[in-house]
Amino acid sequence: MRYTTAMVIERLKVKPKNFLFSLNKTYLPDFDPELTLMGGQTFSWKPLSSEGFFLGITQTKAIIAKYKRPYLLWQTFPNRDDFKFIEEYFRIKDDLSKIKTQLSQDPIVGKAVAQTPGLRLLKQPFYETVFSFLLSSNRNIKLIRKSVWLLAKILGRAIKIPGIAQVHLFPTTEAVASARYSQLKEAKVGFRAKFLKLTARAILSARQPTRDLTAYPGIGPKIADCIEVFALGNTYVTPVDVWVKRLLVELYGLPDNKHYLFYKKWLSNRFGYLTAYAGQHLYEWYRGRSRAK
DNA sequence: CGCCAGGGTGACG
DNA sequence: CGTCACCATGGC
Repeated sequence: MRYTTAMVIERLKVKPKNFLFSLNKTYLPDFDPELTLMGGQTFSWKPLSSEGFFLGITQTKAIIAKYKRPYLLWQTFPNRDDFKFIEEYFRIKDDLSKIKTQLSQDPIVGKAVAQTPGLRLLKQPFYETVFSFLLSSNRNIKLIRKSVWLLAKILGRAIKIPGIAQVHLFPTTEAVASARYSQLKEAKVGFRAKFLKLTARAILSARQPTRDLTAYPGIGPKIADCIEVFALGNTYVTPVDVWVKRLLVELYGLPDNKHYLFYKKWLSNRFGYLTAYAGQHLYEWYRGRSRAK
């Protein structure tokens, strides 16, 4: 994917009171942390305090983030100031206003993007995205997030963030592979426990990464697309879950008795390289709207 | 109580 | 190829 718009990325330092570490300050004109971090694309974030701070975990680091328009305030742990990671994770170079302008050629997506300002796509590390979405089958977001944080507490390495209680990182692939079933059950993952262990072992024993993600136990076409978009950065596809299918039937008049590939191809044909952004805005808008009723 | 959730698998015809 | 019961769990 190419970006032709000149991007401005500032790196400044601020130090809020009551914090024992400094924050980096990166120019990011369009970002809503609640929509982006507490929605359906990551389950590894949670609100940290009443002051708008969020805590995120990956297999290797924890992130503190807050949005103060037009800046993203952030810090990484235990290795500080990892700008390369932040730039990739938040897709800082994506020009959201330009993307939204192009997407608004479709009136329905136009309505969606108008009502989900600041929703960005993330590009998350691969393996934790695999495990996160292994937990997603036939469950709602609240429960997925609950299991992720329980897994971290039970299996994840603890690190200390100055001034904040210790934080457990997302479990490593090795930790998932060698976890006891009692530990996985404690994390409320249900029947997905065996998929977690089998997939973790398959990852560790593979000589090279598998191209076909559905080869992993517990990963079918939908979860594979989640990983394609949210970890691999493929913007030409978008996952079709029950909500997306529902809105395609209701708002676009598509038949409701087709298979997964039908809806996926329809979206890709219509939205091209912006399919992932279109799908994510439609999803969060439609889900939020239905939930509010 | 019954239904639903960012589904996948395996058995059966 | 298409259909369908089943999987485990909490929230509503």
